[in-house]
Amino acid sequence: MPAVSDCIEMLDSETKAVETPEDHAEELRLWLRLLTCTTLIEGEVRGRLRQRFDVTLPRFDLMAQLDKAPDGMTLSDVSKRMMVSNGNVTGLVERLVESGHLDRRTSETDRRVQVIRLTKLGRAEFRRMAAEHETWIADLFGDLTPKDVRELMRLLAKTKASAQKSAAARRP
Amino acid sequence: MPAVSDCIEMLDSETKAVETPEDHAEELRLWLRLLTCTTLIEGEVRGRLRQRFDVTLPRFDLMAQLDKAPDGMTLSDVSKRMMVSNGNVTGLVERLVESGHLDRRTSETDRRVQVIRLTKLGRAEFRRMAAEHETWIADLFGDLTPKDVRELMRLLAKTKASAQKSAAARRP
DNA sequence: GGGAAACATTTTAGGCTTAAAACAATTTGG
DNA sequence: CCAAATTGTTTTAAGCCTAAAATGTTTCCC
Repeated sequence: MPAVSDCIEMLDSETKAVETPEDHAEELRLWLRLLTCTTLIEGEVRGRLRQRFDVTLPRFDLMAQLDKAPDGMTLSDVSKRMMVSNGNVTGLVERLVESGHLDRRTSETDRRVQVIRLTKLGRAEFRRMAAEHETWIADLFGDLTPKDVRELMRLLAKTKASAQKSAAARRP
Repeated sequence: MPAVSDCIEMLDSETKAVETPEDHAEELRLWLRLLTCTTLIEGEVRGRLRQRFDVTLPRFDLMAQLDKAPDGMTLSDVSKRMMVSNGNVTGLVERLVESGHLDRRTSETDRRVQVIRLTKLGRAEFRRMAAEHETWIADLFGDLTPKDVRELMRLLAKTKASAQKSAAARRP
């Protein structure tokens, strides 16, 4: 685990002992701020979805994935895209099939695989919600200039790449 | 709710009808990217905390709040700081008192209020975890330059303010 | 062909989370 | 003073979420 050793200043050949551990307070603050922003916005969106459409955020997110895939997706695909566990998806899908928003069938070519799609009802309801959802997001980010948005996109892309690299280094 | 009407171009007095709805795809993409970054890092931290210290992320977060408050905090304070529901904190505290990490007592001046503190054990364990946690964060954000970090801090501060304003406008 | 490995999903056990209702204590404004 | 509003916490019901084990299916490869 290289992170721990990186945390100590290099030895200065013969003369000097170990330096004080490096200060990572800035990164820590950045992480907390990132988390705050996400939690804030997520909570707001969750509340509006519930009040306005009586739907939960995870259900909305799952339908959003399926809306982009007219031919359906496998549960694994959904799980990877949503970055949640497999078992989580199983439960979500169960409830959405129950409520008539999703259609689920076993793949004809591979009987391990379950393919899910939005039903007509599911798609219609999702589109209705998504249109309003988009205005909420626009409003929540409303004080950012187009330049701010571009710059944030760039820096978050870099952040994502950095985190993925660091995460991958731990699981080879 | 001003967001919905803002989504439509203003009427051009007599001559023109309603324009096409504004395109907020950029903000939507930004939101998804923000969410991806947070989920990615959060999942990584959660897994490392569990593997390395057999502790859950919410427990770590709660202890982190208390570590900054030597005189303890009320449950409400914790709830606000962590941006989670009151009932959630009740349960978390229950388990952490049970495991000996937290001390909880009723305020002497206001019998509604519960004040919680880290125990000696709780503080010691938290400090040990926090030191390592900081290196994980530094590693996850490792590819960002100091300038990137500053710039992200600035833009996320702006984002937070924007979202808070938008959220406040909905609940007066 | 057939056993081992890989894969997709479900199940299990436990914990987290929320919104809303209920309860208890304090503060406020007539 | 005292009823009403407010505040702090807990309870409730339902759903979300994870990690790990279990199950069923397919692929690999000898």
